[in-house]
Amino acid sequence: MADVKSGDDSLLFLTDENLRKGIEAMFFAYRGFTSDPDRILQGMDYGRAHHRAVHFIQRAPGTTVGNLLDILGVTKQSLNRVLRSLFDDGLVEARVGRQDRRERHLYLTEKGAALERSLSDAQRARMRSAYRAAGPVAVAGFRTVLEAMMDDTQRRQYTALKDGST
Amino acid sequence: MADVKSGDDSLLFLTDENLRKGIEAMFFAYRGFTSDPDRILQGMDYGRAHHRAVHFIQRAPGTTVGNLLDILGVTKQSLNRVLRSLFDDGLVEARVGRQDRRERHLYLTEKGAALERSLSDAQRARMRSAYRAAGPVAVAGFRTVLEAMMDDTQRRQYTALKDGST
DNA sequence: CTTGGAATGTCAACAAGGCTGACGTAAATT
DNA sequence: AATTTACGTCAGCCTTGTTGACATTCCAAG
Repeated sequence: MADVKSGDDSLLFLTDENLRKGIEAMFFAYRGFTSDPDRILQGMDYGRAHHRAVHFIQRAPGTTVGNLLDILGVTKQSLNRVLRSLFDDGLVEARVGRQDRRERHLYLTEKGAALERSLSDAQRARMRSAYRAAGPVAVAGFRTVLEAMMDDTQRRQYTALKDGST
Repeated sequence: MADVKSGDDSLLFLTDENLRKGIEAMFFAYRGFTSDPDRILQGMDYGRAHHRAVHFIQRAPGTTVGNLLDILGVTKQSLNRVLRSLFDDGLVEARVGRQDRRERHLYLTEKGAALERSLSDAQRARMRSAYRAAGPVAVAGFRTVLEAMMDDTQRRQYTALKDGST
């Protein structure tokens, strides 16, 4: 890692100043990233945690509670509180596993799918506009850097999702 | 800007599937992004909110409370709780403004700078490794897309910081 | 067939870090 | 002199995370 001397060209993008800019860009961009769904959810009884749950259930219908726990990286108590309200309001339903009847497979109801769509549409609209403004080459770089920023565990989950439903 | 019909090539990167991957990449990458400082802070009496405050005070020494409120996008009550503990522990000091004596200008003490450095080092290390793995072209794209994802207000703040101390 | 462990649900208690509303003070501005 | 600005603070609330403990159901291995 300390091979700054291996060549002085093209390593200028690794200066502390550039890294700091990247850090701040992540901070501000993430705020934008979450702002539209947050705005939609405020006023309803839901928050960002519900958005995440609904997103990943949509993404991988039939996923189990345990799998969702791994992806979201929270405790079961925390997730359960969220899931319970989604059950109660008829946005998500859980079906007992056929093979392993301890497992609960999670699915969005029509109502749940509708909410997910509205959140997803808003978030994708911002993403689309950013992508369009930046162009395909920039987008490829964006994804490459993000992937390199993940922990191994997270990257495995990301890749599994990415490939899973392509 | 809605010129989807203007050509069918090279717009494939705007598919919903690609947008969804970008969204999930943001989610997982942000977790990695915050994980190292979070790990360092846990156990101390501090959290992510303290990290943010200390970061931007380091970035713009002498900044006012009001300015910090704008950047962080939280209420003064929320920020005040954080700042008070930083004052009490001698990590940050506030000096009354010379021109406008209502303003408090914020500075890190030696101790505060030391904490900031340890957090910043950890976060930059991850960033540097991601940057190096991705290469300069990808990094440029990364920054371009992130900037395009921000709200106008946030982008102005980001740009002001970016240019301010270059 | 029994038993250990896995997958899930749930109760209770707590902490961090957001929020609103209300009020106070000092200083600048009009 | 009156108003506005910058900041601090008290009180209370919400969301979302945490730990710990315990119950249930059920697969799988001995």
